[in-house]
Amino acid sequence: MAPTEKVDKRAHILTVAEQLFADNGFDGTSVRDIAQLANVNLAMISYYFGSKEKLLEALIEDRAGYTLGILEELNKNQTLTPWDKVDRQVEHYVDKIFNNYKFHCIMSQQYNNTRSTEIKELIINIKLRNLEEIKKVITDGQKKKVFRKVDVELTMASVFGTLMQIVNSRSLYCRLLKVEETDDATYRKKIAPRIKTHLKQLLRAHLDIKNEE
Amino acid sequence: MAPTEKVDKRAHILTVAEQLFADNGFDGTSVRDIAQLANVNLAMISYYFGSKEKLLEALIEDRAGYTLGILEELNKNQTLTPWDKVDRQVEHYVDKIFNNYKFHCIMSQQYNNTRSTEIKELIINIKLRNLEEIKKVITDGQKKKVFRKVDVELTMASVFGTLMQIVNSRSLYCRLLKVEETDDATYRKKIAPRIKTHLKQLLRAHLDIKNEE
DNA sequence: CCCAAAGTTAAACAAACGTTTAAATTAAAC
DNA sequence: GTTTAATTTAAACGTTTGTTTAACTTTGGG
Repeated sequence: MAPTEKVDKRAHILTVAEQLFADNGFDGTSVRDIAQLANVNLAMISYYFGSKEKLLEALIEDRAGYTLGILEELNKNQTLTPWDKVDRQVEHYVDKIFNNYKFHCIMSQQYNNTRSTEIKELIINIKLRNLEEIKKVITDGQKKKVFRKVDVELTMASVFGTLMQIVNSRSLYCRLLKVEETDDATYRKKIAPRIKTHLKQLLRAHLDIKNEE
Repeated sequence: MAPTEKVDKRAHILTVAEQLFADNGFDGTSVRDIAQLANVNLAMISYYFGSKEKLLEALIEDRAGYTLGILEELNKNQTLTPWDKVDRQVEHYVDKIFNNYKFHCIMSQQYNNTRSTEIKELIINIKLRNLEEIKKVITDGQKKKVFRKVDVELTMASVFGTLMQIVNSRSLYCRLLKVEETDDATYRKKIAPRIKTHLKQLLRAHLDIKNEE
């Protein structure tokens, strides 16, 4: 085995598991599938993680920390106008979700189907923390009389929902958006800017206090 | 067995399978689970459907036809203004998806995880047909100079995505929207009107030609 | 009443599943 | 160099999986 691979076999298993879980689902992936694709012995998964379910927990915990920090930092910057903050959060969120869309596929699917209460709570808390950070931006803009009165929670659901639609149903939107289905990178390159523009335009109209009814 | 149950055992199996697939996923549900909850012999599922995967196909085909007709009818009504059509489609769509949210959960999850190309194509075609019908309403309003120029496909993704967020991540949004988590009916009663209001408001601002940049 | 078709059953099938074992190998500490 | 711990391995464990079998009961038409 090459020395570069040897460095962290645990991380390598996580990456392989992430891909398989995203493609075939948790129950649709066997530990033998993971072991084979990762080129490790079957027993190593129990050895490192204890069980298949613990492996999923480890995966979620590993990937979850990635986001929150950037969002919080964005909010602390007091010089930005509410509109600037919205634009930047859209930029950041679209990039982030495209970067680990496989993980977000797992989050969506596992949220619904897992029988483990711990995993479900884990996922809910991660999502809630992220949503709270976005919520601050909108309520802040409302206090400053820049944004109108809207349903804040459902506005977040619309932003997040738009994104999840695109990444979760890729080949559907490839056909709908008339983009040929190739690799991840080109899909992202073509779609990500378009989503950013759309979400900014959507939020600008939706939040603008001039559109108050 | 009561004569009412006897009427259509096949339909009963489909209903039970729909619930279990939605709750535990396709791979997370065994044919024995279905047989037990439906109170039928294990072999009856092969007898009626041929296989577990054929059962899923039968379920999708059975549930899919339900929607399209109403959407088409709505579009033919020429007396309605584009705004009326938007409002009515929102009303209809929200109600429809709440009515069979379990089925839509299965559609979302299976779209991503199935290894069967036929099922994937089946789901894509159902969704594309539905989306085409919505698209007509928006492009019609644009032709009549009532709606501004927007990204039509992504606007649909936003509407559909908002809804899927709410029905797919129920207990998350129960907590976020501060609604206690009880049965389906009360959840729907409290949330559905709120979603309708939000989506109409969102689309009104987003589509209005007066907000043209 | 009979008999072929449809429906239903318990039992069995091989394959795949997650996990464990106990022996073998490698690494690190002294 | 020896010893202890960590890593890796092939094999096996007992379940559960989807599906099939072959016998049994029910049904409806002639």
